[in-house]
Amino acid sequence: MEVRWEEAGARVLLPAPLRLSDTLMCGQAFRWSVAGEGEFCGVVGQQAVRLRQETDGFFISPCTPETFEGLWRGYFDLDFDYAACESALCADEVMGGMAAACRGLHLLNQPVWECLLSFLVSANNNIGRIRGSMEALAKMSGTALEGGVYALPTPAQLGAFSEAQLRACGLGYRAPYVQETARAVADGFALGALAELPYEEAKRKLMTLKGVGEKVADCVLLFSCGHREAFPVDVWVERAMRRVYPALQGDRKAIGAFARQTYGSYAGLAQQYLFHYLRNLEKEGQHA
DNA sequence: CCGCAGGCCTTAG
DNA sequence: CTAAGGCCTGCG
Repeated sequence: MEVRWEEAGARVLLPAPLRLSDTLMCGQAFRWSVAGEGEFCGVVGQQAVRLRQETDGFFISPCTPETFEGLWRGYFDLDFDYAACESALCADEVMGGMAAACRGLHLLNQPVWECLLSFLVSANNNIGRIRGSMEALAKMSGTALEGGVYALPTPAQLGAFSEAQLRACGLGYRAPYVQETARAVADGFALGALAELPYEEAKRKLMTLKGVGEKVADCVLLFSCGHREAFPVDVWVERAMRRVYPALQGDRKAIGAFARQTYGSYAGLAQQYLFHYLRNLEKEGQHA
């Protein structure tokens, strides 16, 4: 990897492709939007940035060496060996093809609070509404950034809002979950420690929060705590797994256990590939 | 009008 | 412990 510093930002050159569109729009983060052909804008933490897809990497602006090292390098998972992952998954007849088809799709390592908030809101919800709620929450927090966008509320800010205010952001019956969990985090629930705990322990701890079940916990562990063996099983992944492993028995919990056993620390990426494959690539194939 | 959308919580058996 | 219901709300 090589970073070339320019006036407006940074040009990041990568040994293997990073497909921004698949990575940003596949439902692991909800604050990115398309800003033109191969261009995206979004907010992560206190940073509002634009990205441009390039054949050998991407361009990001604004970006300083400090924010690159402190945030973006990890966020875009730039140090992970995706080639090694692909060859490992090739040992499995089903996953090998999917990994190759999804080449360039990266996991994002997101700030843990905004990831938790996103997936609390995501429960039994659709992407359009999730995005709308996140924007409304950010606006309500009032922390303005460059370009007329807003940072998400902190746990303390969010916990101070009334349930009615939260419902006005479209949270529906999730409003009390969000409020209660925000207050727990503001009161010292150690989100940052989850990355240091073993996967099972971190998951149990997360699930003590209101509104956090198995699926939401696995999303948080995978997308912001570096627990790559987490395998969130939603309706789509369940559907995909049953299709590609017709002999697979049991409920969602059993499917998750099977995936961790089969793919090990690559389970989380396998889940991304399954999800993306079923929702996007297969559709494209049908249209062709 | 009805069922679902990237589930979770509560209650009943 | 497992299995149903109910739940905000917009869209097909």
